[in-house]
Amino acid sequence: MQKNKVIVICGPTASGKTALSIELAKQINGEIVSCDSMQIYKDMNIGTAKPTTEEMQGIKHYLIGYVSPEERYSVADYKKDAKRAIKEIIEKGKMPIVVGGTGLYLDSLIYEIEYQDIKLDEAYRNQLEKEVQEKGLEALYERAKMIDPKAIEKISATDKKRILRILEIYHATGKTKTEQEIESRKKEVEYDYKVYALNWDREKLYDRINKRVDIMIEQGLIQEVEEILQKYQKFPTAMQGLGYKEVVDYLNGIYTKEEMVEKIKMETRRYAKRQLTWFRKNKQTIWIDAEDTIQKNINIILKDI
RNA sequence: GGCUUCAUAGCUCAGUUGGUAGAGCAGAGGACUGAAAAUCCUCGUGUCAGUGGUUCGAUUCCACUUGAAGCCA
Repeated sequence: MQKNKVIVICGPTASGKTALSIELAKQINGEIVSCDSMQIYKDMNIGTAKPTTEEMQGIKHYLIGYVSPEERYSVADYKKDAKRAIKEIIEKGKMPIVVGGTGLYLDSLIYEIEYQDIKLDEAYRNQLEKEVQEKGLEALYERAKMIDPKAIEKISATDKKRILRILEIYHATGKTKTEQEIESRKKEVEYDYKVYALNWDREKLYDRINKRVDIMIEQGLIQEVEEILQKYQKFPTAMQGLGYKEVVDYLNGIYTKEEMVEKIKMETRRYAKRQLTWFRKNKQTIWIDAEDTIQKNINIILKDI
């Protein structure tokens, strides 16, 4: 049996994914599944550049603004939610279009990575964090090396996040990260993903990013952050969002307004660069020139479906 | 107009008691399996402002030129 096709449009931030995907959806009777680790949150609109209702032009979007910023969300949640959305769209007889810039989330779909049904052990993570404070990261690095020498080969001794993760996986499952990763890729990929990435001349992309940050400030990003801080008490992951943490620092008097704006622009440019590195790794990705017209790029995609 | 100081990487600046130079930031490349807009790794040749002089050798010393800042008229 032939697999159902799923269109994927990825690319760095500010590359024009939204406009292209909505126009494509209109032409092929599609619906959109967002692939963005920050647009999932409620009330975080300006800073995440969520498409507005007007921009959506009646095209249904899934996985946008449906999680409270107080909740912890991860790639495992995303995989589950996205698969459900894709299935729903196909059952309606429409074409699913996955759109976004979060490479880790995207890989969970296109490589059909399976995550065990376990929850993050908050207490254990806190304990590990405490140990880092007391004994230093070195000690945990050595312990992780004993447990999973192969996984440790791939990371640096200063990469705290990944060192802790090796320990957490072992603690929760009794398996090593290496074993876990082998098991996670046993399942056959369910859909025929057609992956397109938008490409820009670097200077032009950076220019777009800088301008977009200015627009976000004009649209009231600072006020949006103030409102979120009032409405919610804790932010296990949401406050990692670009533009949010910097505004918080500004509100706390760490930066002047100008410094904050420059910082957001710089960090967003770096983020775009990391996204490009990520997307370049996947050799089946078809790169399309974002400087061409939307219709020209849609025609390229239409040839494949 | 006179005097003083400065001119070195995209930016801010070290430095070379004369043997053609190095930090921070910016930037580039990469990694990435439950925080990922996160986290982490690697990468520094540039007419040392210009022209001439001294010297085996000048970015370094000297003169002049240009530009910038300050002080005095």
